Amino acid sequence: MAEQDRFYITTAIDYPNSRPHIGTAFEKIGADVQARFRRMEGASVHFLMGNDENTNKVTLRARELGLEPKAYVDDMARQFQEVWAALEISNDDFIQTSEPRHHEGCKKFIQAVYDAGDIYPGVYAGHYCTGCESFKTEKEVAEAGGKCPNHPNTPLSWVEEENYYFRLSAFRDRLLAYYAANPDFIQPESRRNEIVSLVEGELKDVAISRKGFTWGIPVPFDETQTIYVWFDALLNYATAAGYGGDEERFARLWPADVHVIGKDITRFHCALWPAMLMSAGVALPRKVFGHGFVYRKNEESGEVAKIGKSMGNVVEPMELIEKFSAEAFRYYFISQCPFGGDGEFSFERFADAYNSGLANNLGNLYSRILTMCLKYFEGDLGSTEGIDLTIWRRGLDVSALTGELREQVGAFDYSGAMQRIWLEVVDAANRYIQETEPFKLAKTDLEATRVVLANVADWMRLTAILIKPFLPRTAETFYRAFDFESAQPWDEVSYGTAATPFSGTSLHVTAPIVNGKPVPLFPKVETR
RNA sequence: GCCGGGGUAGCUCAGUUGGUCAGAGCGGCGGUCUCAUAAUCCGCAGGUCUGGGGUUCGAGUCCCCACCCCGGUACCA
Repeated sequence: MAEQDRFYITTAIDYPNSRPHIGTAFEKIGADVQARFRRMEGASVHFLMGNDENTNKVTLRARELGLEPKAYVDDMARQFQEVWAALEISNDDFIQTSEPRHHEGCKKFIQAVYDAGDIYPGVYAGHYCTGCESFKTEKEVAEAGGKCPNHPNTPLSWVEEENYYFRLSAFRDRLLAYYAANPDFIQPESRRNEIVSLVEGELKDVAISRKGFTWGIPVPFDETQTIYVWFDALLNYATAAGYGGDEERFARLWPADVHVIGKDITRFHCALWPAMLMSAGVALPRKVFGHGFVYRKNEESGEVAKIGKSMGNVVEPMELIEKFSAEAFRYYFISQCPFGGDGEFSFERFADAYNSGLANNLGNLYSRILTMCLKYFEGDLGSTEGIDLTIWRRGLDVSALTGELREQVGAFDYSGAMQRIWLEVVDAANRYIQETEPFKLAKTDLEATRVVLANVADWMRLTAILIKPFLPRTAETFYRAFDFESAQPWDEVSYGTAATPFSGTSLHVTAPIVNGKPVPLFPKVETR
């Protein structure tokens, strides 16, 4: 396979301490859109997600529930994947870091770094909480007022322990050179600036192992230690691709084209991770995209806050999926929350966006078009011969538009792309119908009506293709509303050829019809 | 403290190198149509572009000062 045809994309792996909330889902959807888009562009996409299980919190939580750690993480992994499946996330693989393939790869990797001379024994000192059985960061302790945030009644102790350090400081110049040579490595720009100035400052070596744990990955050159979470967590991208187990697969997939992560962990991905790879002699990923966060806006107080268990403002994806739909969920976060920046969620905003964007525009348009086709032509528009299917576009240059949308989507500007599709394409169809008035034409000139409806049918084809990466279900429903597949299979559509009108010889309504009417795609909801 | 990003219509935000840049969407108000999910379409927003000073023929758009908000400031996936 040609190098430019493959595309390996990953998301951050999640702590299975609690079920995923809408913020976690935001990241997966953002990565999923990219994966779906690249597939449409003809790339052989490999899309990885997973859970980060080698943390001490897992053992504590499992103990609370009376479970073995492995049984606990397996059950959580199942729950996470249920949510991802419900959201139509199209990942090809899901790694649990408790899996043997990950353990083996990690051991091989850390040994390689050790052999390269970048690991040395040292002493780690910090605030230790016996409740958590782990060290607390200065920041955590400071924010909790000198206590452990999870165990405020358990006094912290200052503990020093012997463990292993990674010589991160030695990679400063090489990292800066890499950033300079690859200006797009860190996206968006603001994140890049942060990292560059951070690394330009001072890089300290980091402790990469802990003593006295049984859950986790043993350090191969010192079995009394386990590999510390980040070092191990970052490696999932490589081990899932076959590092240390399936070298043929690894050679085929690596390096990753983009790591999609939260802005809070860009440092690990942009400094520590590349340094680790340099040390082990493994190629570096091509890009790291640090997306923004979704904040929760309280309907009553209007206050905006970070989403978290301790805030008591967690919203689970399933709640919205059941109340609306998975497509509605995707629509909201993709169109209303700029991926590179932060977004805001409230039930009110969600419902407003749903009603205006999906029910009143896209969904209603679907209904009115199909109804007219059924009413005036019994669903059979007949031959398309001699009909210009681009009349509806008028001033709209679809080729130019799709070209620009490709740029936007490829650069993760989803909300911008969605806005353009709605403003320039969806609105154009409503206006076209309004101006040509096929519902009046049908009384006097059936042939003219047929031309108009064939045009809006082709609008439906185009729209289906444009929204395919974002709203895969709706897109397919649109495409299958008419027999567009007679000209081009759904699996083969792309932005590159979307501007070319339907090339089939006839058009028929093939959408599901109940009681003589099309099924409403997005039933309107009451807001207050 | 230091570094970085911001403060534009009720809300969410666009506004390239200074001169139709005072805009879009949503909400609201008025009107139209009837194919449609009381949807669509058309018209209406007169906001000191946070405040003050400066550069300029001319500044949300550049400079300075002030106030406010948000990130980062390393062992927080």
